[in-house]
Amino acid sequence: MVMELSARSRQILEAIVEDYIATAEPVGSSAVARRHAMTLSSATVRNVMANLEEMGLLTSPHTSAGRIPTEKAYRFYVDSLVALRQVSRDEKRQIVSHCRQAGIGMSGILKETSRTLSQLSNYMGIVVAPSFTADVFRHIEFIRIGHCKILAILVSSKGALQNRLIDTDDDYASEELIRMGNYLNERMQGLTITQVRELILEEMTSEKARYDQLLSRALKISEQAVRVEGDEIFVEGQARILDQPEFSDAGRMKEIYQAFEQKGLLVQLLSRCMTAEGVQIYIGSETSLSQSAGISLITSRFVTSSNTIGMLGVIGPTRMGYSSVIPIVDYTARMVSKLLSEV
Amino acid sequence: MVMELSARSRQILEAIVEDYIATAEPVGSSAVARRHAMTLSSATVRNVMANLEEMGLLTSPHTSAGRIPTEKAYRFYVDSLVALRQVSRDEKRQIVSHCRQAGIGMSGILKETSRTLSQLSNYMGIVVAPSFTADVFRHIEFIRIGHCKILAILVSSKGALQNRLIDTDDDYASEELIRMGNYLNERMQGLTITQVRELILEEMTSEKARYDQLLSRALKISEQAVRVEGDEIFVEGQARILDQPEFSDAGRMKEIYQAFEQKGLLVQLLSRCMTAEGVQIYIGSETSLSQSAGISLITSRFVTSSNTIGMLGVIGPTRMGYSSVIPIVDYTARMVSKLLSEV
DNA sequence: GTTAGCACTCACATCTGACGAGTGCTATTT
DNA sequence: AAATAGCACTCGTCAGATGTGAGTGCTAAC
Repeated sequence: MVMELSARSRQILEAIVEDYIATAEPVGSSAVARRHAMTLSSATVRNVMANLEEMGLLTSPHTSAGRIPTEKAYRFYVDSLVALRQVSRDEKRQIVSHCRQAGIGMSGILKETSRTLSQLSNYMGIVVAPSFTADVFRHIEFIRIGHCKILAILVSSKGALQNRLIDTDDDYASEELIRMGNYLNERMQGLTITQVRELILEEMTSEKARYDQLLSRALKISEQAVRVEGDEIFVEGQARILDQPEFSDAGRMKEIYQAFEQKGLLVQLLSRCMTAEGVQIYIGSETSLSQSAGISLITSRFVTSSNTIGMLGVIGPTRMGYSSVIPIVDYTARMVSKLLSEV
Repeated sequence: MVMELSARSRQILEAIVEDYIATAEPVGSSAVARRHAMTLSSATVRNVMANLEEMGLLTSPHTSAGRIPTEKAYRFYVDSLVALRQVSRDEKRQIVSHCRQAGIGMSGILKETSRTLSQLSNYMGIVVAPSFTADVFRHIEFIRIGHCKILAILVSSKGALQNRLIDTDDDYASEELIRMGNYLNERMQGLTITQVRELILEEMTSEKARYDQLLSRALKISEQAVRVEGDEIFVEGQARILDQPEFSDAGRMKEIYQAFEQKGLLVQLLSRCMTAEGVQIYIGSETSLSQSAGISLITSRFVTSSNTIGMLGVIGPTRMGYSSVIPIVDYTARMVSKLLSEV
């Protein structure tokens, strides 16, 4: 939406948003005039503020209080006003060193990342590990590694792989396993992992499988191999939400916590952002969390060496320090991508 | 501690504890007399209550309020008064069916269990997956499964195993891997997994490893193989804490959440309970959580098919529904043990 | 030993009025 | 015409005053 606002109005709006972000108190006309050393009197500011209110950018909680920004105002602020801070040397150091100290496993790195995000932003850090259920199936292989023990290796078209140790009831000969692999590799070409799984489940109940013992056993093992564990998701710093004065009352908070306990909800929320590159910002109702009143979300995606995509970001109040959090999220996403592609 | 209390005093104490658990309000003498249909007047009850207060079992928040039980009273209640409820048919059904629907992986089962615990108790459910770092090392084996890809299988004396796929810089021949395995199996006999890891790290920096390239490479791979991921811990139902009126103020709650965010703290807390069998109960300061004011913990341990031990339980306010939660925790631990030993 | 009665305490809710931050309007200045 | 000073008005907040009632401890009677 294009806003035609005079330079002065924009400046005042910016001042109000930033003041409110800093203090969480409705800001009055004189505060703006004073704190921003403008050459304007409070009365003038008042007139401008009345305008802004009319345009839906400000509201007053009651007649004799200052004004607070609406979601629309935050949107406008983020889109055209905010002066992004640089990520400080120290913050960069923290991001990188925390990642490194986590050791190898991707889980470790991501977990540490969510903690870092939370620490640097003072809000809630969140990271969703890449999942490859949507990737296209490329190759599966079964390797016998002991009595009744099979290793299944599943490769996606993007090169991501998942391996799984399977205990079976019977012992399988290596040749049989190879035949099984060939069968699957032929049949499942071009499907996504999710589709492969569905197809296998379907065939397991089919007529043919009921009479073909070999097939039936093969399917049973394959099913285990393509079973994908639920999306890994790391949330850190939930307690920091309690620092925010707007959530200091118990009822509000409970809503929010309950919402977040459904991690599925978060995944859903974040996977929406997967498609776009760069930092994405969702303000208040834009998050489409039902209980979202007053919640904002800043995310960016990262990529792994195998080109799978994950999301990381920060959840905080609408009244969030956008100018510093946006660059942090951006930088962190870049660093995580870099780090994961090195592995 | 042996308490000599008349039957009447015990009855009254029980009534007070249960009333307080139900209402979270200080209970007065008349409430006891009325609600428990005793043949006593409130005045008599008052005398008894005065006694109980003297013995350190009750306190009054202020002169003209009812009385509330002290930790000591809860302890006494749990030890000798509480009438444990039966686990209802429906609850049993829920526990079992939730476990089963979670599918195979242990993680899945345990996660679902923590959720069930939370649902049934209406407090916070918590499960710590068994870790085998304390187990004794028995056997390690490296299998080459592809170019620069090795599968390491680590077996503990209790039969628990961990497998890990390792990407290496160089390609290793199968014979070399076998030699490496033999070397380790010989040297590490009788040590715990933790000790094995320490020994390997130590040797990596030793003189010998610096000049013996083969050894150095072997150690590097072994180190990855015995690296154990942090204890898995599942916490569910954190939001339910907010239901408890005693935590409805923001400051209290923040403390608690911050305490729980250090999952390490929880692990430490729970691993203390590992040694004893059966249901363990920690009331208030007995939990030795510094911020524990008003927190109680009911846990029990469970065992897997490989004899490793995990913990599960419920965290709630001291003012917890012991009579129903204790049996639930007990039953759940039994069921999880049974389920995991079937796998 | 039990109970009724009574004076006493104290948290809590409700009311009140003073205060002040902030507004909108209007008349005045630039 | 835009900016400002002045002023009356609104309304939330805070502090003190007051009443209410639940609950107690004590004493005297049963």
